[in-house]
Amino acid sequence: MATIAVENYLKHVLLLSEGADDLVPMGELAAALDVVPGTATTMVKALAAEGLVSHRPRYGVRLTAEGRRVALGVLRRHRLIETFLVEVLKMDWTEVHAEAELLEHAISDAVLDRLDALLGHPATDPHGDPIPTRQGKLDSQVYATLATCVLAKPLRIVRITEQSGEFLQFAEERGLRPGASVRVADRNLAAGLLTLKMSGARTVAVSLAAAGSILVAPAD
Amino acid sequence: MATIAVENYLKHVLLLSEGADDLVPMGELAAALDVVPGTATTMVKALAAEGLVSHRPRYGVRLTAEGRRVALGVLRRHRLIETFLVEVLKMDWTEVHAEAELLEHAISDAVLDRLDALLGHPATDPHGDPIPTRQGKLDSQVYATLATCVLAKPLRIVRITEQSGEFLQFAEERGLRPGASVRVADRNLAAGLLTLKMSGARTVAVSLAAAGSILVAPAD
DNA sequence: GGATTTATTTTGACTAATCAAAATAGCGCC
DNA sequence: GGCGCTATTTTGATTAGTCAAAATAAATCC
Ligand SMILES: [Mn+2]
Ligand SMILES: [Mn+2]
Ligand SMILES: [Mn+2]
Ligand SMILES: [Mn+2]
Repeated sequence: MATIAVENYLKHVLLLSEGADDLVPMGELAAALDVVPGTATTMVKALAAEGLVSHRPRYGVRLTAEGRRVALGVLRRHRLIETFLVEVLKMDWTEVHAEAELLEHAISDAVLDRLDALLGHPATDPHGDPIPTRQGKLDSQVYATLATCVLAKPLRIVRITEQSGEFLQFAEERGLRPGASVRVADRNLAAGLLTLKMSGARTVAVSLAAAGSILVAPAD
Repeated sequence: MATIAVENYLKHVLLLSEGADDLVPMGELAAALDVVPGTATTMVKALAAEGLVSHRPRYGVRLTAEGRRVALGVLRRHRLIETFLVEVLKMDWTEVHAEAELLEHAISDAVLDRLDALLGHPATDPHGDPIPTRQGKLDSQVYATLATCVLAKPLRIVRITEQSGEFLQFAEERGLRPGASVRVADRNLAAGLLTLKMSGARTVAVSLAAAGSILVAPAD
């Protein structure tokens, strides 16, 4: 059985290799897991011996097919649990990530299937993150971000990729949540600042960094 | 923070000291936790150093006030989770114990409070086991068992103390679940066998050992 | 009361996961 | 083409939890 630590390593390798299906550098993995780099190296070598990742020393890690299978399972649990906490227990979508971080390692397939059915087999979690299917399919649709999208056109927020509670509260207070309508009125690269128009003519200022973690699609 | 192992040790000391508030012998604790006796000794000495139990070497363990507080928290989580799994997710009451065994260590107070409210602050779990309150009160009402109660009188099953899935399925198949009506038609100590009359004149045979883990109250 | 049985404790060893700090290997730079 | 910066790996040590097997204490039995 995969231990909690193993599950966390695999999940983070998966998350860090999103988009760039390149090797994940050790330093990034260590930072994501909040361990020192040496610890990550040791662990990754063990995972490689188990056949869960392949390790190019000095360059980085990548999931094997088996490692990816395990990681997708963890991610599915994580995101279904977040959805449950918001939809059924009515918790705040800005605070459920930390809860799911622990529960994702404790919930069985039997319970997960019931949860999934109760929620009506949702495709995304409260942050707009796609939920892997039971068969291990993960929607990898690419969206523009507020940092890269066209100006002035009406858009819909589809996903917020940053997970930290403070960030999400900042976003929530400004109406920046999945499903919300938004328009980029101005984007000043030099100043690193964007001006957004929300529904109801509300004006909101966000940093370029923040804008990069807010994914949008054309409002149709 | 208490680790998962620490929480399990404390919870089992609590369960094994139910009724007899005597010392819990090491052997019993080790067996309940499925570890060798030496492991239990080592761990108990560490818990004693933390002030969570008091250890009389060669005689047994007892919870301190602080250890009891922690143990009651774990037990509350366990029993509320079982109730949730049955009431909300419609799982079988004979299989939820194993699920709760893991989840009890992963759920936060914030989530637990929501669950408790959703369930309407239940007093007992699906097995009839009392749920400790948030303030740490545990109902300790003493009931007769089918092994010790009066013969012939109409009774109501209030609680089944044995947790194993096989046992509970055996009970379920015979209608022996909390709330059910029952009468002890015959009890033969020498043969170790009881004959029960269930509602609808159904006759059921159970061993004396099984009868001892089925608690009853007069039907009123 | 001494020998035997049984429960408990001790000892020595192991695994998983981690950190601090020293060693090393790529890489860009002049 | 060597020098130094930076990321990574190695080394040595630590903590939590466990087991196997030897040692010991308590209870039991003539
Ligand atoms: Mn996690
Ligand atoms: Mn999410
Ligand atoms: Mn447990
Ligand atoms: Mn129960």
